[in-house]
Amino acid sequence: MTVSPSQASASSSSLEVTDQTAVSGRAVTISDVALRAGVSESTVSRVMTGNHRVADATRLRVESAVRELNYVANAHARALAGQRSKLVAVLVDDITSAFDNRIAFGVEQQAMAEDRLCTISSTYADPYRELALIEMLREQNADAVVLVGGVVDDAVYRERMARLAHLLDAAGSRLVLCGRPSPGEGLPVTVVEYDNEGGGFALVNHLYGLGHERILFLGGTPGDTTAEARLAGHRRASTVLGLPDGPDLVMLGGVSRRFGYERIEALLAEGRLDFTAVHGFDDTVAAGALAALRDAGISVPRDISVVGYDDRQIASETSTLLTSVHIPHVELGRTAVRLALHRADPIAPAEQHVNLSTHLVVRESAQSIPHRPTTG
Amino acid sequence: MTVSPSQASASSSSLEVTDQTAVSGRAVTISDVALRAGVSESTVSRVMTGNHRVADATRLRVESAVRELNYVANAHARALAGQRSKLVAVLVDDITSAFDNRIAFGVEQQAMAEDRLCTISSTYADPYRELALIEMLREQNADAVVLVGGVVDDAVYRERMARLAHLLDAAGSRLVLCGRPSPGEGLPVTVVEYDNEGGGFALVNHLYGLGHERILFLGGTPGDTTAEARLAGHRRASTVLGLPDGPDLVMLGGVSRRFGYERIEALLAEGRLDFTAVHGFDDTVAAGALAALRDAGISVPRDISVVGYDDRQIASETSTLLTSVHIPHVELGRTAVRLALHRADPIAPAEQHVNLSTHLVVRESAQSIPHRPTTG
DNA sequence: TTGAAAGCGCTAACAC
DNA sequence: GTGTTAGCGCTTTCAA
Repeated sequence: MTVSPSQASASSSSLEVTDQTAVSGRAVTISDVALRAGVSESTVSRVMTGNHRVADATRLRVESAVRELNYVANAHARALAGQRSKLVAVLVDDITSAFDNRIAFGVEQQAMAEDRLCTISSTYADPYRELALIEMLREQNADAVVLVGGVVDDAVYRERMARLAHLLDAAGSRLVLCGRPSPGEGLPVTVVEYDNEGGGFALVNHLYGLGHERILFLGGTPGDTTAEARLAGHRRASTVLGLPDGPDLVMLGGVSRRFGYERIEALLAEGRLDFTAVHGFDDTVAAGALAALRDAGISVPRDISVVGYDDRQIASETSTLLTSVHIPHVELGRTAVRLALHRADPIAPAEQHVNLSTHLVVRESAQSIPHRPTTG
Repeated sequence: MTVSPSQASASSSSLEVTDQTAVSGRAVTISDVALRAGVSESTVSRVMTGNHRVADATRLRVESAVRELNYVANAHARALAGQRSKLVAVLVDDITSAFDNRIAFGVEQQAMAEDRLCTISSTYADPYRELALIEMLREQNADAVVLVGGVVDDAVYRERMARLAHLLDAAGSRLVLCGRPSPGEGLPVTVVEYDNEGGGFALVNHLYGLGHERILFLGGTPGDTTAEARLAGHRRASTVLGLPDGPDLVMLGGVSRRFGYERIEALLAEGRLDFTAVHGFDDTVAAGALAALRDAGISVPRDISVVGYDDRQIASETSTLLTSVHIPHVELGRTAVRLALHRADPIAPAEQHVNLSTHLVVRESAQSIPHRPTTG
């Protein structure tokens, strides 16, 4: 069994305080180790990388020198001399969002499993900031750069991604798009999506099975691929099942709890309660809707059913537990890294594409309707 | 005005698709740029770093060559040749926790402002994982390594941190402890704390002002510095104000919503409702307590008051808005980076120490008690 | 199995 | 102002 250098040093250096560490200032280098072990630098290098045969006795001498000096290889020198950089990067809109940080968590887990360092950065959905970050990552020769989250899929997006893909490819990095669409065929890019369309379909189908026919789709950013896909699933189900569909049953425009609350509040104020179920864009919007209904004295799920999307923590903490669609966030992140790092031929710029499935999680917030709510 | 290289390249390379990028494979190097601009590598280097005078005409030639070739400096070569690494790292227990990711967010913001890349990693409070990560960061010559979150402050902790401080110092990195105590005097370490003791005091004082005397402290990990400090503030206030205090009014043992819920549920089942207010270790525990009381038909704040700590998102989303203590999470993260990067003398291993203040945020969940709740 | 030597891409004296 | 030269710490041929 070969063991990577940092694994070796991590496990060999115990947590006890037993150092003969170098004094503050100049760091310990490979030549210090070579000197102490009485071998050449090449031999130390061979022991550290573990990719060459070294006599057992020699190896042991080197290993103790490493331990005694607290030596770690300089990652920059190593990267410069041709090795890869051991760095995986993930760019999210906002690390404090639950959606983003679950995916980042998966990326980080897999990066760690593959003995890579992981950098997580927020772009605030600002293309200039995104580009600035990618420049830095290009400088670092990151192994993989994972971009997370829905986008508006237009020509500008496709061209920007195509350009990034080539730029990163030239620097030896792999671009991974996670939860966003492929920018086109034949690019050196890895795409990991999850099934928004299918989830949207499943929710409507579930509500239909409970007897609902007029279902309000609430929330989402117009044009955003995530919102569009969930809505597309909603619409396909409506068509297949013969449910009414129309502009009055679709309200896009926001993704916040507040948006959900205020829209429902407004509808109630206008007396436009001509639906029996709310299909929230995500759990956050659904939670807002839930609160608005509760505050108006309308019982969920007795009078109105509500469903969400994401299966976030919040779905199991609302007063009425939320029926939702589970997204395999962590698995998305892990898959992104796994695919990017293990391409059949790391040189050939082949495209990779997977679409992870989602599934319905039935809780309390959607039930059959024994009677229509009293609206007036 | 001098502009750093990555700022320069970020702003100069537009978002349009106008590349004559190198083909997949060998990356563009400084000598390619030098060749194209008809100057020496040194001159290109001077333009890139901006720390030497270069004739305007020459600079312009170099800049266009850079743009045309999509050149970015290799960070490893640069770091190796003596520059710092432009990398700031933050290690948290769990990036999906709201507490951790708010602080990480601050670290990231400040790192970006200082033109540094930021890596965020989770340790799951595992010392071995922490050490393994620090080894990797040592390899990377990170400018700063920020450790976040409460710990058990014992001899083992102090020795471990002292060792890390020296190890990182020797590699030219700065260790920053954020929200955890100093491991001792004279170490090359930066400590950024926030006032847990004061916050604990303020909450009890606030409840006292509302007429509460028997206040239950609920939640927290025994031995953890964060829990100990909040409890210490609670106790100091009790002493100063002459309130009852005793083992039956302190229940440590968990930090989850579930813990808060189940303990209150159990107390109710046993009929031990001999307090008028619950001082939650944090908002999560308080939210659990709130839910348990609500489910038992006890009104908050009419019958019982509840307060939390952290001023997390959840505090303003519970059915009864939570009175809490605001922690300046983002500011903590920013301060950590700012201090670490701007030491008076980056060579001298002086200790730095600040303690950011917290403040009370009064919402609805604590009110005066007109009457005792009916327990039987 | 080991050592010597070249070079990765860049910066920083040092000359001119 | 600009070019030349010598490394930074490591890996990796190529010999021995």
